[in-house]
Amino acid sequence: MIDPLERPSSLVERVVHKLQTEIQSGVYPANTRLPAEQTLADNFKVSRPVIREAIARLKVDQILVTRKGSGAYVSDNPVGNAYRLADSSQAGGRDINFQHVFELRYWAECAAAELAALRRTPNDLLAMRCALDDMDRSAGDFAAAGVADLAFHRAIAIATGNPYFSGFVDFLAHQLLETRRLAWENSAQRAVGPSPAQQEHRLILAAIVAADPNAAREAARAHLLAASKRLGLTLSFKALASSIYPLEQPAHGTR
Amino acid sequence: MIDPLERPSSLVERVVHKLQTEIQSGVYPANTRLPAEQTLADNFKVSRPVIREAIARLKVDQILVTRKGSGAYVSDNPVGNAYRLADSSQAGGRDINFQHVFELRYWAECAAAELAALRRTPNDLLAMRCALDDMDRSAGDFAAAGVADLAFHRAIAIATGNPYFSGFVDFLAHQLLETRRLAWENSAQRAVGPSPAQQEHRLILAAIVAADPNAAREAARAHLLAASKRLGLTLSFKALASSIYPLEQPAHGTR
DNA sequence: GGCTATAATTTGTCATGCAGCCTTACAGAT
DNA sequence: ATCTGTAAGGCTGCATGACAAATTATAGCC
Repeated sequence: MIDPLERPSSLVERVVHKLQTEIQSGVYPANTRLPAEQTLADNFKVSRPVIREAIARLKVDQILVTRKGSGAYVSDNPVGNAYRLADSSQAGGRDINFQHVFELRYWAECAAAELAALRRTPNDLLAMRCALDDMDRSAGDFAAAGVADLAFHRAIAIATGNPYFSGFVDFLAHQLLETRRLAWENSAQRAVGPSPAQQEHRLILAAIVAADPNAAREAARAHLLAASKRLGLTLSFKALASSIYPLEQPAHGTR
Repeated sequence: MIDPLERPSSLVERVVHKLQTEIQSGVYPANTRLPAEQTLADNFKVSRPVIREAIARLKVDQILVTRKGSGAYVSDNPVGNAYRLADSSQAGGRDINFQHVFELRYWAECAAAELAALRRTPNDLLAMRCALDDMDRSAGDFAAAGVADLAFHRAIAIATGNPYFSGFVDFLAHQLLETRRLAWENSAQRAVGPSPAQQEHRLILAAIVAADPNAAREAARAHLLAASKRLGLTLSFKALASSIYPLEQPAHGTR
């Protein structure tokens, strides 16, 4: 699974990296034209297809935009069009910090549960119930259970009525699944009998059915904290969790 | 600003779209090899460079991974490596829903403020104060004020200690700035004298200095709701805002 | 001066070739 | 019979060259 061999980065990757740094360092300011492909090819001592592919990669994230017959222009959006956890185009592409990503997912899922409790439609509730039933049915089949788990969380995210929200939650879930597939499956295997996650799931669903955003958030919070423990994470949520709702009136007008 | 001309999508875009749909529809399952570039070129009746560039685009998001001498393989992660608001490679590339994105940012910034109150370092506080001072100094210069505003929010995000969190907040802020630059500037121009946003900023900073996560969240919430009104958004936050802290004990054990 | 037509520049696409790497199959050795 | 080393073929990465299409600059004309 792990490739211990540090492969020499390809020509295209090196050109992409160099162009990116030159753009960010202000060599090519926003809304200016890049040199022609042939010129760049001569400067970098590579062929034009290499330059073309490098520019094509930058175009995907809209860091560059090209117009036929005119040239390649630097977008005025420095961060580009895409959000990534690990920049794969980067040399080395440092592996992602699982705990930090899980923390992000923690916030996203809590907020999604809260929003879902406010906006869920009957169809959304149906989808959640179906996912939970599927999870019950697939006891023993860890792969199927994982799919059902994903479907449940996705149903909640969709119930927010905000496609960007659901897309982001889905994105994070898949990224976590990808990077720690083994740990995930192990945690599922360790859970025999009626999964403890299932009970937590039903609490979330009940809160969403009741249209109680506060309870939904709390249930999602409990579920994700428990899940993090099952995954063997030592999250610094303890201080956080104890201070989310310190049961004191939020100071609205005070300064 | 708007191009009413529905331009014929380039060859590469069409190939990318077709490959994506074929991958998602299961024609090429995960972890299987794609046909050789020459074969694909013959099938699509295009040249090999077009196929190469299409594959290169899919490689950016790690939907495909290629091994020299072996071929292009479908990744087992269907959603890929990147989160996007609008899929620019998609035909048409429907424009993004500003309100929905702002809602996502609303949640992210509130969570960031809460986390920042828990983890901020003296350096983080210094950065926030510098940004606010810059904003004070640049009264009248709307561009500079916008930069300072971004810097303040970024400082909060960095203070979370979670690089993914700060990256995401930054990403959303830039996306919103990009799609509604005009509206943003208008709202800044409308605000004469001591900006109302600045007072809201100082409330957030005070809460973070006091290490009070609850107050920080509330201050961020108030700021973003006010900002949305300044931008002329009719967000459905009203129901949300009134129910975040309904002042009732969250029903923990109930079902 | 303003408008038009032409020329130069640049990207998009195509075709071809070769080197390096990977896979597979086969022959030989144990 | 199984294992090992080698050779052949296939594939991608990269290079070269060329042409079409679109834009931009330029020169000329009214």
